[in-house]
Amino acid sequence: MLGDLDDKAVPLAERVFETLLARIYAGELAPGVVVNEAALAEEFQISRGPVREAIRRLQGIRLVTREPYIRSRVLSLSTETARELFEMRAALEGMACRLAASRMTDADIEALLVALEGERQRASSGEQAVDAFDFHARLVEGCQNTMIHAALCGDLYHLLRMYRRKSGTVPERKGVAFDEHWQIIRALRARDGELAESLMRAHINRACEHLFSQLLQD
Amino acid sequence: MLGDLDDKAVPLAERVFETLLARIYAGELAPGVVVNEAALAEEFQISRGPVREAIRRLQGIRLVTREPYIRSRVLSLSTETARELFEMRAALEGMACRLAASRMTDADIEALLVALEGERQRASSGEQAVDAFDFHARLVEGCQNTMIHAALCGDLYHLLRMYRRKSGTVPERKGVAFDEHWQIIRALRARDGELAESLMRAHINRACEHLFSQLLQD
DNA sequence: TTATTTATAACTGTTGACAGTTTTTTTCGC
DNA sequence: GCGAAAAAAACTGTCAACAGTTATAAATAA
Repeated sequence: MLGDLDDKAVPLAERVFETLLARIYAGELAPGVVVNEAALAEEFQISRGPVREAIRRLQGIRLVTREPYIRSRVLSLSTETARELFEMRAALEGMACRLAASRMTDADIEALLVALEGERQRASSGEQAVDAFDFHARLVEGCQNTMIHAALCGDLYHLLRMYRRKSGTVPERKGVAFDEHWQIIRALRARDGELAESLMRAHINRACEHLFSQLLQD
Repeated sequence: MLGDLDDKAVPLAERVFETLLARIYAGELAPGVVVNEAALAEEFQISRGPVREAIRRLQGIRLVTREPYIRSRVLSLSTETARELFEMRAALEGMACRLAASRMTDADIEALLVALEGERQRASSGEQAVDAFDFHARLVEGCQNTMIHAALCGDLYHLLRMYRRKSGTVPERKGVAFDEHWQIIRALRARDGELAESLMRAHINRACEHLFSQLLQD
């Protein structure tokens, strides 16, 4: 139940954190549900300490709300928060793109292009395959800024996944996304950071609008 | 020693967190110094639990390093990290500016202008007064994005303060900063988000270069 | 002396019990 | 019944002791 590695070296709190994160992703811990220290401790057959610590980490990355003495709950997703999330992504991924345009090596860019082409073929041949985030992740790595990378692939990505889950599985925007990704790569090859940034922003804005159209169907 | 409020309602961990943060700011807990749970617990005359929790929060916002079973240390400041910090600020404050240009009310903008003018006069009349961050903080509030606000005024600001401390007290860039701030406000009044964003980015870049010139004197 | 091994000390991880606060249930008056 | 006050339950905050790991000091051999 708890990632039954006997790795004594991996603290319990760490494993509990991963487990709870997975449950939130899986929807078992749905938005708004209370997170109970004692109950989880008993379920995992451990003391409350590590559980408490894991919950505090979740609170740290804003996936769980908190006020002293008040039961914690999994973050409930408002459209307002979604708007903020996408604005922040636009800012950070846009900058990441701009920086990547001057910092990625030619080889890195070619590799990205090859990976994108491979994914397009896999998608058209029916395989569901990995989701499109891989493109974004590789781009963000290319910007050589570990703070921006940590923010986007950490906190913000956790949130994004929750919204994706809420609005049903990844919908049919793949074809369009491929084109937009392709355009961004072209800007990178031209070493045009300005253009790459604005393309990425536009790309994210469209993804945002798409998510909203899904969300508002409820 | 521990913010001697008898507020039973404020958990110990919270107060310890604030205290440690203040010590890091004050330089008592200098970069690279080990943070010892047991020693702090004894000093504060409390058990290790709350201290541990506070340290974990500091680790969460990257002010303290961590690996299992290895003593934690206050983050040591590299010029590399400083570069990343300013790149991230440029991305987020730039976007905040752009959003603020369309979201702040006329009254908000006028109030900001008045505050800036007041600060200019106070500065010229000799008072050291509050530091220039107030301008940035009010602008970020104006963007109506609590996530961006939390990032800039939380984690990133903590880091920025550590670097400011390292490079000595705020040096003589005030005059220039006023002009740059003034220009940004003009862009806001014109509701020109594009311009406001690029002005803010330039402003931050100059501040970055200035900090570097201070840092490299060592 | 210097390097390596062994033993000691110091620190982090974990636990179970107790104290304080909040939420829920029960009781009481109307 | 219905709403307010009181009691009980459930949960979070705090503590002190123990277990496991890492760092430091002592001891040994070259």
